[in-house]
Amino acid sequence: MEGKDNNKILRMTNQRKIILEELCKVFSHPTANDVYKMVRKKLPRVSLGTVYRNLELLSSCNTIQKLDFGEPHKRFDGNPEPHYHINCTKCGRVDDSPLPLKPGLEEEAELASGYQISSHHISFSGICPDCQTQVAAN
Amino acid sequence: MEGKDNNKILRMTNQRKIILEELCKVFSHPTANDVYKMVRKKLPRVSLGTVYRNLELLSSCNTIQKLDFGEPHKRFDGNPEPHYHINCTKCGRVDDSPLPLKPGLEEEAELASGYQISSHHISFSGICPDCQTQVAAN
DNA sequence: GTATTTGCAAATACTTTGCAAAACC
DNA sequence: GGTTTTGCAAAGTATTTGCAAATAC
Repeated sequence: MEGKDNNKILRMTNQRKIILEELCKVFSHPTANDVYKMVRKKLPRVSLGTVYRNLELLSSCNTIQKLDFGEPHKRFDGNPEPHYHINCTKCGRVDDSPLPLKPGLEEEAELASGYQISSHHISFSGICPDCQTQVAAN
Repeated sequence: MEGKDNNKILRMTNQRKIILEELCKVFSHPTANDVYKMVRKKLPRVSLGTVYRNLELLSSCNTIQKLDFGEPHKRFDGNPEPHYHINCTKCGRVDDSPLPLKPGLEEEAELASGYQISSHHISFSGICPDCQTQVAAN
């Protein structure tokens, strides 16, 4: 369930480097296919399979994060630090939530549940500032 | 993004009733395929497509909840009330979190982000009590 | 030199959909 | 009776995988 194959030596190939660079440049939490399109501008012959394999590998060694918002596709975040997210139900956009982490929640949940908690995540849904002004304009 | 086709009249078919009954009986947050297996014991000729269609329909009118834990398949919860979840990284089991709701978080996030927040969810990951004793036994 | 990584294409896993027949109100 | 729903099978979408050639260290 956590990182696997951590014993395998990771080589820094050009593909892997550019996938990581491109992902870290943006704050839009792109899907694998979005990353593929970004990387193809630098490496036209890269394959979608390579992008998937590298995003998976990089997230399993905690260099990036794999996110899930109930959409059919996963999203990726170049920032490996835990933080919360917020997504717009109108346009689908995903932003970082400016809320600070609530580490106390884990202790509270651990006591109440008997689980040994290792992580938690909070996601908010709502309407983003841009979509709010659009609705007002209609 | 929210319930759709709310104008359509919903008929209470035998299939729909049994799907809902079976889902409400359990607290295991089953996948569509799990529900299919449960329902087939009562209705051997039911189809997987019907199960998917009804789970989708019932969740879009907030009779049940559709959940997502980053696994390749969605899970369903017969309890439509908002509550948090906790999942075991060893055995994959999903439980309700006994933590009370934190409605203050939404206001905090709304002020900080400029989003008009409509909902939030917290999920915890860790090792469940059963798996903890198993690890100790090894 | 040798193990990892790549590109390609085929396979997989889960879910959705088209359609004619059946069921509901 | 007219619309919704079903079972079936086929299609769709996102992702993963097998393999021989290429690459990194």
